[in-house]
Amino acid sequence: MPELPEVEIVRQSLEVRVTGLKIEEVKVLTPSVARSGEFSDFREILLGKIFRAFKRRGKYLIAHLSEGISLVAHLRMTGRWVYTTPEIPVPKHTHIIFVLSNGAELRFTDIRRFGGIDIVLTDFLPQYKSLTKLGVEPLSEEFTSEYLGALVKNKKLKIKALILDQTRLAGLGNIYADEALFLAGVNPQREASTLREPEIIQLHGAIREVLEKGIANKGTSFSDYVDGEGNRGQNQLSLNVYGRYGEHCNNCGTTLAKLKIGGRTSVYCPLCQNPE
DNA sequence: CGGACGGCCTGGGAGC
DNA sequence: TGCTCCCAGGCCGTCC
Repeated sequence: MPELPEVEIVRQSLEVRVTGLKIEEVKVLTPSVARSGEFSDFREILLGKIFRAFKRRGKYLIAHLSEGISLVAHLRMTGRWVYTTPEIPVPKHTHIIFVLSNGAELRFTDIRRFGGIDIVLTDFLPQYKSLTKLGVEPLSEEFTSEYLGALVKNKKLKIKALILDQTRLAGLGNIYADEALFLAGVNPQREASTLREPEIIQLHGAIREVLEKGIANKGTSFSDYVDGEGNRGQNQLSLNVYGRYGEHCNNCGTTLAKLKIGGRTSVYCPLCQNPE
């Protein structure tokens, strides 16, 4: 499932491959995924536009086009943006194909159709609802341990739920949240307000570390994720807890446990991540 | 108003 | 072998 590192890797590959190319044709195979908003026709508004830049905010991928038009996309669980050539067969569940001026194609595929592409005026992006609600970028300078300390202060909700909340911290999903908590030695069901200062400092460092490592490893391809050129990442090979329920802790050998927090499975080490 | 929870959606795996 | 059921979880809308 694409989280901050995966979206960042896709962004980087599209930036290299697609920037400067013109949209010669748009094939909308699944109209519900191509959301034109206030514009009447998805295809028509995009014809002839040029990809100028690829940005990321949290888990959102944002493409700036010429003439003040932007695309806002979210990969959700199974979304893929792949730059490829027309000779490569179009995979099942492909919803939108951009035919580019160099003859290549940019395809949006999403098995579960949770994701989609919105057309937004570039000037309107700062007010665009799904983006304005997002919290701090965890890899920005703004996100300090003091900032995390302020986030957890007086919060009764569980620390796992807090770091997954995109309005507080934008970019962590279930994989990197579990990994960061393990690395920090913090139990996922701890009430946020009970974290002591050393734990806050540990968790802050761990969040940045797991995200940076995820990017360095070109993303986690646990199930569906591939980068902008269809390649799998390597980070799944270095996960400590996610997807390892019942296996042994890499640190102490204890059998890893799991529980549900906010509807999501959390895997953790009952010894290294003490509930106190 | 913060937090919990169901709905969206399909493929894969477990169980029978 | 093939059927059914459940699980995976990011975000949004609804409800308390």
